[in-house]
Amino acid sequence: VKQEQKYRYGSVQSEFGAIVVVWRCNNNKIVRVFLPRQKDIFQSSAYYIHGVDSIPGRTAAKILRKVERLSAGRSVALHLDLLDWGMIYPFQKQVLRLEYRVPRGRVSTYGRLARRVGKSSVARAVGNALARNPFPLIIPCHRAVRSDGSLGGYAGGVSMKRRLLEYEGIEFDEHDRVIAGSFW
DNA sequence: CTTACAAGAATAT
DNA sequence: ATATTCTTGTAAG
Repeated sequence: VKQEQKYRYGSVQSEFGAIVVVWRCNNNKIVRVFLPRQKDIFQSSAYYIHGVDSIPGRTAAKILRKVERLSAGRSVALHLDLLDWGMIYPFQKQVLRLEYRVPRGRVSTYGRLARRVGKSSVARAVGNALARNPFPLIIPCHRAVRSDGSLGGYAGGVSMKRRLLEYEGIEFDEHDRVIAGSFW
């Protein structure tokens, strides 16, 4: 589906399992982040067959270190310029960049994000865009929940989503819903 | 409070 | 062109 491209990947260990970060060699930007739950996808993605294991460069090591801290729910600044937006459609890009602005320790809802993007009726499309977020953790799509505060889905598994939010200080009621007041 | 469902935009096949 | 989706608001049980 694409011309010959070379990729590299590095991985870090987290409490959830191994997280893989894939770079494109020619611009050295991040193409994808695979959460532990997505391991099978990573292994079966012929798209990345060139990503034979390699020793990351110095900057790569730095990024891996940051991703590791993100997986522990800590506060980390990662510039969006490090990401490769080339293959991402405008709408999804819009949603992802908006999601990036959701502050640590707060959550938004698919509906609220939809309103900020334009129409209030695109909540489901927002969920769709976040579901295929190529940069989980870096783009904090775990900070998007349903309008009633329930968790919704997560590519890395709902338990991981909840854990990440707990690390950020989000509190839940007895029915696993984010308590009102922390919405962005 | 708990289903049930249409509406709805974007993307995957 | 059709199926699918990390939804939402409303309506009925």
